[in-house]
Amino acid sequence: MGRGKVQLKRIEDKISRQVTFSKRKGGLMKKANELAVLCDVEVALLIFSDRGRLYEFCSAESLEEILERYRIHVDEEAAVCRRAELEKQNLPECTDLRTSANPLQMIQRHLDAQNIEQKNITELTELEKELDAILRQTRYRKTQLLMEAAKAVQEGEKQPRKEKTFMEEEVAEMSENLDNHYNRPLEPESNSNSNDPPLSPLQETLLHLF
Amino acid sequence: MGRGKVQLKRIEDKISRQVTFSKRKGGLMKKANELAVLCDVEVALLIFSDRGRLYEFCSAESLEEILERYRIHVDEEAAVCRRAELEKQNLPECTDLRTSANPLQMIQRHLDAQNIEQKNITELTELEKELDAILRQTRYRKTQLLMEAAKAVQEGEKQPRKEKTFMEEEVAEMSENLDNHYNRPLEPESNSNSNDPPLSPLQETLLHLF
DNA sequence: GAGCCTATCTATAAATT
DNA sequence: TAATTTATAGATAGGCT
Repeated sequence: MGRGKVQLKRIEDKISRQVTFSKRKGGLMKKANELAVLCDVEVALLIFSDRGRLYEFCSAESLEEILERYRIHVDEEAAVCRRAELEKQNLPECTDLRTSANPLQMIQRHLDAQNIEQKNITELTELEKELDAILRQTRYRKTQLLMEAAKAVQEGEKQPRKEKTFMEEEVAEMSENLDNHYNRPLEPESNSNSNDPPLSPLQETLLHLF
Repeated sequence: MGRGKVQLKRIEDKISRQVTFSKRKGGLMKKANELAVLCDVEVALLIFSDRGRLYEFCSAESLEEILERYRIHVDEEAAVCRRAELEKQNLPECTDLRTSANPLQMIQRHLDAQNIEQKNITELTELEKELDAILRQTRYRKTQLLMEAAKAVQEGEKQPRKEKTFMEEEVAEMSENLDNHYNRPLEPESNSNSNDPPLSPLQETLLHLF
């Protein structure tokens, strides 16, 4: 586009590379937003500039939401072949962690084993997979609890006043932490769906969770 | 573009929404690749179609690589305010997990505590953060080990032949697992940098790791 | 659905202020 | 250094196969 045909290779001139980056980044984010809106799909876009600065766009409430969806997607595809793989290797302790009653027991086995510094690559890979699964379950459980708390608060459930207040405080606190965690400043052209109706703080909290 | 000006809202006709999705998805991925190449930056793009199918582009060796970079970026920004937050709440057990000598000890405390089902939201949030940090450390340690193994294999280190063979096997096995894990089929238009010089299996393994 | 066509709209490279 | 302008390359909507 523009005055000359573009060669698909790194722009060597630093200035024009920077200018092109700025322009095309804006264009790409605009297009990503258009795709999301026109076709009603979920889009996430991450860009790290050469100086390590992060620019992001996402069509959902939070990028974490889409990344978690991605992770679940990958998990589901990997789960079958992973389990087959491990059964082939005759490792009977491999169970579906997502349905396990007590995830902390999953870690216990590894605590009984040697220090992490002495583990080999295969063992570390197993540890990694289990930790990842447990982490996801922890997040899921947290969501459930927050949902319950939210429901209780909104419905004015008949419970001791003191307990109810505690839940409200906890939810509000979560909201603050999450804001710090996820809502980093975006580029001006980030198209952050500012025409949506405003959400209640509670809705916001729940939607931002993952 | 095209025969009529486009309105930025969901295309109601299902057929043309699908057609537009297919066309624009290709266009967006092409532009993402152009931005990455021209400006020498890292780009990741995730799209979930309305039927839940995943399409992805990334400029790096693997999407996981960029997602891990994102996670580290978020962590670094959150770390300071998180530690301040926790100190404010007078929780002395909060230390920098990334420099801790033995990450398994981090989990031990939580094992001594109640079952995960009985934890409250705040406790679960703490558990989540620690698991996340431990997971990252596990991955880091695994990378280190792989690097060592790779170096040993490539330099033909003077060590018992048996041990060396074991390492080679382990690295090759990792490579297989990672291929299953990460290299899902992409769209034909995914621009997967096919003009790069081929990597050795070992390089491939290391680059795919995260 | 996947391609091809082409009129038209958009993005943007280079120039300019 | 950033905003604005302009000429042109590129993307794509709608039609057709």
